[in-house]
Amino acid sequence: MARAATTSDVFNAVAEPRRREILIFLLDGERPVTEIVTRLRLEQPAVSKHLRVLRDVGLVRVRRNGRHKFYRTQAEGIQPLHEWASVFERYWSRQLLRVKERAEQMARAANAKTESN
Amino acid sequence: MARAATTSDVFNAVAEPRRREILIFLLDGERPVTEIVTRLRLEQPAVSKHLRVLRDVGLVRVRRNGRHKFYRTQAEGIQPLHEWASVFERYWSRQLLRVKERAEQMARAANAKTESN
DNA sequence: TTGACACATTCCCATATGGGAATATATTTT
DNA sequence: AAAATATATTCCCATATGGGAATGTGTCAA
Repeated sequence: MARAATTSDVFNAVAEPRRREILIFLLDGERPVTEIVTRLRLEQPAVSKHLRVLRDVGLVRVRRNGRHKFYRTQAEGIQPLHEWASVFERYWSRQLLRVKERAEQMARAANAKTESN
Repeated sequence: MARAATTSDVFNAVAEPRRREILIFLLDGERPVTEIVTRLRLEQPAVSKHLRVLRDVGLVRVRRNGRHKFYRTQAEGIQPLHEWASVFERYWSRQLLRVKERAEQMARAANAKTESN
């Protein structure tokens, strides 16, 4: 078995850096493909392919207007990713707390020593 | 150019479902490789390979004890992913707000109509 | 020293990739 | 209808993958 398809889920779709750029770019409002091409300095076919992947996993929406197609980010699609990452949050904050407490304890110890001198 | 290496960043490392399982499993404390193998029902070489990728991107730490190696999740490594996903949060909550407001407005309208009858 | 055990690495393979070039499709303009 | 514009798809290719099987390496026990 090879690697999972980029369209298999949000995690795989977002693994590609260009697609992450596109998602950020399309976050504030819909944009035609041409604009993505010029702003992100990618080839048009490349952009279309990335948009295809993003569409397949529900991370962008399209609206057609004449010969233009306006894409925009479907932010809700990122939720599974965010929720999964959130599970780890309490663990790293717990770690940060430990580091902080240790630092404070060392500070107190240093203080006490200074005062006793 | 082919797809980016799984070790190129956290996004790529976490694109693989088995690796996500391993990270969750190793979140509550260090475990020897054998335990990962039996609990997640994977072949031992597969687990070692996944752990290698996770180590390379700083998502797990190892401690050796005799012939055992104890792995545990390095939760901080998920931060970049979490922060990136957080950018989208306000957008989908904004969308949810719109949906909610529309629902309430419709409810009020339905109410008014009922009262006028 | 010789096994036995715990892990890691290597080799092979089917598969999916992303880029580039070329081509196809849809729509508007002339 | 023909040309132009906007976007999508197809084909080719170098590359990385994840699984399986086999093998390598390090450590402990007899």
